[in-house]
Amino acid sequence: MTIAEIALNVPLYRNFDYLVDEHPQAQIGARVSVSFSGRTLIGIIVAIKSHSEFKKLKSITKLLDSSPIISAQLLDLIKFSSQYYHYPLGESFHVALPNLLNKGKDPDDCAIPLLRLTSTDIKVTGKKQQQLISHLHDSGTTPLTELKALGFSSQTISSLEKKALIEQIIDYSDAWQQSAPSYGDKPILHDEQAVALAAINQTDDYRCFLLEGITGSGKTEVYLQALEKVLELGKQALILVPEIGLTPQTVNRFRRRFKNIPIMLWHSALTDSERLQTWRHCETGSCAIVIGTRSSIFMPFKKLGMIIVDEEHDASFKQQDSLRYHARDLASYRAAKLRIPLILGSATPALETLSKALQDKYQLLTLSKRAQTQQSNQFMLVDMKAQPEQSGLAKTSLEYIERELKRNKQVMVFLNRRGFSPTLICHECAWVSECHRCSTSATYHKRLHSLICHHCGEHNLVPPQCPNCGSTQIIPVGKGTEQLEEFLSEYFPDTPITRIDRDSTRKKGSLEEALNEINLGTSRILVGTQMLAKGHHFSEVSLVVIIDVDAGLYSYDFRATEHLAQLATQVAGRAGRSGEAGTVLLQTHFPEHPLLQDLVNNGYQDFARYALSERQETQLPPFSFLSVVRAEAHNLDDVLNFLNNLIPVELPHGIQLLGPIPAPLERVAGKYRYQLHIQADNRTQLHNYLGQLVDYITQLKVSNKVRWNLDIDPINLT
DNA sequence: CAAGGGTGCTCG
DNA sequence: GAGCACCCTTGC
Repeated sequence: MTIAEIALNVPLYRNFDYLVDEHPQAQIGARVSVSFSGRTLIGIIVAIKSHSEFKKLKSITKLLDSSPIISAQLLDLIKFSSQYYHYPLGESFHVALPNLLNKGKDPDDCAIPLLRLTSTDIKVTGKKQQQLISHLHDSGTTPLTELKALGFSSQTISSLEKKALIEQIIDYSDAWQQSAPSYGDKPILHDEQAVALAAINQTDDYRCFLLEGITGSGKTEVYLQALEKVLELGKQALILVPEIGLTPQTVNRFRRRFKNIPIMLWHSALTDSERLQTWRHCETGSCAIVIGTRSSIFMPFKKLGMIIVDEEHDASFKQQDSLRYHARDLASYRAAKLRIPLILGSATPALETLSKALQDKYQLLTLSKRAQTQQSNQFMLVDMKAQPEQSGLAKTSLEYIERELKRNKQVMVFLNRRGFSPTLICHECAWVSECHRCSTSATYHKRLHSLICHHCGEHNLVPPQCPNCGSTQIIPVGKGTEQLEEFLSEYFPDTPITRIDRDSTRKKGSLEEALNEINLGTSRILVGTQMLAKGHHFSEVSLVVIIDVDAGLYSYDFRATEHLAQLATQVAGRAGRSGEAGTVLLQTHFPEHPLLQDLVNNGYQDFARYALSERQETQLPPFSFLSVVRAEAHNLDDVLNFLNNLIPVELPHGIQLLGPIPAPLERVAGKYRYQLHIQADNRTQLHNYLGQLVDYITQLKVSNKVRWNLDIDPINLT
């Protein structure tokens, strides 16, 4: 009797056995449809065996794949993720696989053609047609859907096709491996880059490199040249980038360099069929390089030769719901299993990563020089104590801004809070604009004349009078970007200002428009939230003001200082790119704070090493291992009851429990949120304990009254 | 007494 | 997560 063990997308920490019966060709890694408690589900065969503990087994209804759709390699990665993050295997598959595969679709049913030029020397008259030709010339073979997303119409495409100047192909061959790669123009590496490249090229086994390089030091060039060897061996590469990092500039740089090499993208804007298509190209080996966000760590490469994680410190690599994986950490598992090199690149490495590099578990490669000779930016602390301030800006900062504007430079003002003010209060009776459903105040948006809760989204018009005492004196307290913009436009009436935050860029294309204004120089002052910090280069910005540094200094989250230092350094990296050094002002009430002093005087590299020594003293991660059980429910007692139930009478040795403690926002959208911190000295110990804990939770009755989740290696404690 | 709704159990 | 049995309420 042959039995298949099947992982199903249900929230249960076990698999289910079915009889193979009339489907003897069933193999591990194939999809099946089965009847499961009265409905039909699609599952994945994870084992074939001859015996089951269960007596009355049902049979597989249908075998969907005659050969495995999931390779042993990918299966292993997903199994590992499921175990490491203590998430059910069937649900882990559901996260890792493209939607259409989860739905049982035949992968070959939805092929998307690629377009390529039929010859290298083509001239046409039409403007749009010429654009398409030169795009294909620069970028090489490109999927049809990607061209349409770039604004090329079906008409443009079909008329060129009729003239036989371009052609559509559906090609799953790995022909690119046969022809020698042709490289576009490539610069000569400076000495540090050359050292880094040599170290990477020396490896033909698993090895993790931390490429610690300041902004502008040429990390991307090292990636590009490191990829040459991989491609020459006919192997594929995965480049993981933060959500915001997948800009056309980045992609074009890779495409220009590797002209006859198929490069595909993976990000949240793809349609279901584009996803499946890219997945298939990876699996067949017809795609050589994937540039993708977090979830591309689960791509089914046929012959993966290298993984690169760019901006490895970026929080978007950590999934914040369902399977709470960290793509960087899974990348290191995958690379180790495949015995291939992994490159982690960042100007501001995460302390976890840096710590491993300093312990020689990772090889540290440093790029300290800027590729084009530029000077480093200058950090300066602005002491806010006893200093006049207007809308959050110190007098000193205003003087600096004025000076730079007179020099005809651009200025960037950074404040991580949108809206006009985070709170409205009544001047007479101290009524506060609290959100009814969350333990926070609703933010005042002046232009919309609204009170909006940034946590649950509730939206109300500003009351004409105080709801409590009827007074008309309702005043804004605290600052947001909207207020900052208003103040600056009054203070510098002749200076055009652009604000960039989620509110100002809600409309499609408005972010591009704003960025364009800045790059054309029309706009002189940029006001914005952390949207400004990532990905965009502003060459004429010579001054950056960071308004509120203090929130990051004394936070309940022990990682807050690290994130502040990363953010400040990344924001600073946006300035002074045209050759001249920029100035970065940090406004603070604590200019003597040792971590700030270190960051300002010695830079992130030094700060990070100092912050690590502090973590060691306090035995916080990476010097201990952390996980969080979170629980939420409308009824507070249910939440507390659940979490208190998880605290054992006697704790195993080496495990510490803290809680139940309220989440930083105790109530969001009407639900109470509490958490339990579980810390251990040793990873194996922690995982054994969590395994038992999950068993216990699933048997516990009160578990049904709350929504709970387990976060391994959490990166924020909210 | 049938329809409607809430609860808890189980899924191979 | 979802179907289903079970039980209780409700309305006539």
